Amino acid sequence: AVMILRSRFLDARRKRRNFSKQATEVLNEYFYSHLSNPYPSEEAKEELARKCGITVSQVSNWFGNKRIRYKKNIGKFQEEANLYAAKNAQAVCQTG
Amino acid sequence: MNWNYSNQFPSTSWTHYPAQYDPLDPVRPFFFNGAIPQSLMHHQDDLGSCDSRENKSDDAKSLKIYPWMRRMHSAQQNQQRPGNDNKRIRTAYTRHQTLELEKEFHFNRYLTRKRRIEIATTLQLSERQVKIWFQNRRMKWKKEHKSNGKNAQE
DNA sequence: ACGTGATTTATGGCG
DNA sequence: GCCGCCATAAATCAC
Repeated sequence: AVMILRSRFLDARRKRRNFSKQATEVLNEYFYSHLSNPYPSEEAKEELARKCGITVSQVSNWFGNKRIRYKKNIGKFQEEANLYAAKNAQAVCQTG
Repeated sequence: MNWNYSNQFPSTSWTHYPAQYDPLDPVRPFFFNGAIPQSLMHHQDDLGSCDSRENKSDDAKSLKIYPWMRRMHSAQQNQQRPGNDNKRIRTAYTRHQTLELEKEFHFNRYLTRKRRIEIATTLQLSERQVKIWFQNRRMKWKKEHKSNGKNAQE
């Protein structure tokens, strides 16, 4: 009984912290450069997790939240989308 | 509320879509409940070939509506009345229900058919709900114990 | 108040 | 055929 109460009141939501700006940057870059299908494979999740310094679970949470919130209000994310689109185009120009 | 945009769609300010087009239901979140407005189908032709397994950064243009953006499994009971939006209902189990389920899970992580019926009856849940609760609980347990299988918590 | 990361109900595919 | 695992959707919680 004690542990149930503990799980109810001491779950991870209590000590939530935002991800670092760089981590969010990396995740957004992936999201917007795969906007047609923003479902990273397990390996891609692992790599993103490494790059961001978070767990694979957290990467999954992030993409789940991002997808649902993006499609719930596409307009709200247009500015962000254009930003990362431009960023990505720049990267493409450099490599190509 | 049916979201048919078969006719016109303001291409100039479509970012403010919800406030203008859904005054009866401001909470109703999704833009595209299955149908993609014609005015927004810029490049729907290459949807099938966009695989994203091979090609990185295939689509940096944005402003396209892809299939994953459609709404899935909404509550489809009554979609006639305007007051009854088809927002999916997610019942929050009561403390008592959760407590009992948790107790049972502690006893054993898998349920026999008989036990499932008993629990469903006493907790006023469907068999399906009980089954799914246990499935989700198993997943949670797995997640909690995946990295530290040895370190006990209690 | 709102943004955001995490958790809780619920679905569907596949084995 | 049902049942469990799994990834995920959608709603909601909690900071």
